[in-house]
Amino acid sequence: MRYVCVTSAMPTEQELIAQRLEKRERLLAPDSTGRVGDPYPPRVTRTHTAAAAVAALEAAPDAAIEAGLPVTVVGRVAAQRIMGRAAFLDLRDGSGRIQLHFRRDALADFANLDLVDLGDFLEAAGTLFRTRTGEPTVAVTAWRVITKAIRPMPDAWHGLTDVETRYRQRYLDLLANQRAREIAQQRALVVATIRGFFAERGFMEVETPVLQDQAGGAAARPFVTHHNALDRDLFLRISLELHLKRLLVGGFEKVFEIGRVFRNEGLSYRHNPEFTLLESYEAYVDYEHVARMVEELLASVASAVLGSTVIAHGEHRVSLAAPFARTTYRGALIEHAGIDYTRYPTREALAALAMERRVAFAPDASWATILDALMSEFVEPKLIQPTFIFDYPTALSPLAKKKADDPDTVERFELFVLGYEIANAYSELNDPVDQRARMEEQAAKRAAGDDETELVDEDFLTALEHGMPPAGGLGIGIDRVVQLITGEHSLREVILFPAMRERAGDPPALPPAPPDGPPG
RNA sequence: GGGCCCGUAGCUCAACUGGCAGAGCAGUGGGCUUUUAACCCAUCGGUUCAGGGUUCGAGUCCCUGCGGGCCCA
Repeated sequence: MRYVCVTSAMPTEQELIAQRLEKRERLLAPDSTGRVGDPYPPRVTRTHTAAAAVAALEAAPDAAIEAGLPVTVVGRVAAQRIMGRAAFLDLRDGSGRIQLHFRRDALADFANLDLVDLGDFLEAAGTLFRTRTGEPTVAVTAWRVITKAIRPMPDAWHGLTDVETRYRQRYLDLLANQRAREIAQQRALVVATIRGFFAERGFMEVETPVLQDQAGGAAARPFVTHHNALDRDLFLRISLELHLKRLLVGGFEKVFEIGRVFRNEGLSYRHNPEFTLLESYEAYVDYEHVARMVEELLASVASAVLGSTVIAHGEHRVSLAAPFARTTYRGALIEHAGIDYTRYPTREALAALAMERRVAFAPDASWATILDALMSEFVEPKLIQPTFIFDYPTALSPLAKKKADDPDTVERFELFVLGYEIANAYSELNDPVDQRARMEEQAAKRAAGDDETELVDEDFLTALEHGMPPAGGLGIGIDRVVQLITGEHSLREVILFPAMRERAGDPPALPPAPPDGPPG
């Protein structure tokens, strides 16, 4: 006997597993008629989903039901109500639920129901009828186990509420909680709608490298990895920007990418080290054009997913109907904090102001970083309804084009909703001389200790030197949009498998396999 | 990075001011042929997150660590 033979009841988790393993063995053994059941068959039969079976019963005239409507359904056992000579099981599949009715006088293998546990998958053939209480039911004439589960399921009634288990074992969350399934489906719909939106406007979807010689396009620390054959360190991308712009140089006029980027920062309900970024670039338009597109995009996503452009978020009702409110970076700081940053042009002056206003910043923070801290403190939390902030300081935006009449300001906007940054867009900088100067300025800051700056990317500069058309570019954090659309407070709720700290896993259910494995 | 809170059976939760670790579901055995959170009887199940300390006695109090949540930065 390979497993502990369990004759007495000993339901610790290990013992519940041992009981189920024993049932698996018994299913594998020849039955009284000499047949051998395989609890993991390679092929199954299904004529109806649960929902289709219910629909078929509802659509059928009484005479047809009387004559017998044959169906074969498959799914997972969600509930068992076993009486002496009859049993009701609820079977759940991707479409819904259907009830199965087993009768001892109709089934030679009725006793094998003893080998079925909650969570097992069954195939059941029979005819449709309604019970006294009107429940659509399959009167089972033949059935078998098609997957034996050897670990117990979460409580069918109370479900699974432990947040940590919900994140670490999301499959259990999805099984137990309707809301978890809804969020995943809404996320899929958000992404599909965005793809459709860009496709409809003639954008081409592309894929650019995740592994890069140097990670640029954003202010963030990258992950480092190693290429063995080249014996060289590579970086995981932190944005999509610099490669998508190369495609504009190459002649494509409208491109976008939806891809995972990686930023080496902490874990929290607002940050996941990998997240999904959308970036789009369109030649021959400016950031004003992009702003109008963003309005249309968010409104169409909300309409597609929710059927409305109004979203309930706690006490707030957010309207994503265009047009969104507009202000400027300088104007917003003046309005919400009474600070005109142009009057604090040096790091020392701005640092003094920040200290006076009790805004924290790192000792080695640059002028731009301190300004950003003031913005985060005084302005961003107030931007509940969608609000565009236009015209950022050049020092904060090394990849954006300067305003013609003001070299200290760039043609850039960010969109804020519920205090969160949702979108970031520029009239893209395409002057290779200016771009080189701005990257060198960033590199100098890095040399001074700031490790969240752009690098001088010679390969990218070479591309720009060949000529990139004037263009409007956009970045949108997809996870944030999903959060906004679903009304979820935590990023971890909208990411199926959020990053978690290491923790000891479940002990294995089985001992290690013996050395005589299956033939290769 | 800082503050607060949480960690008890497979799941959901109790356990007063420090005094024998409990219940429901799931499991096991029995009864029950239209139930549906099926029901009835019986029964099994614990490294109370880990380690240390205080105490006659710790799930409970103290310290450290691990993991998670919330708030702040």
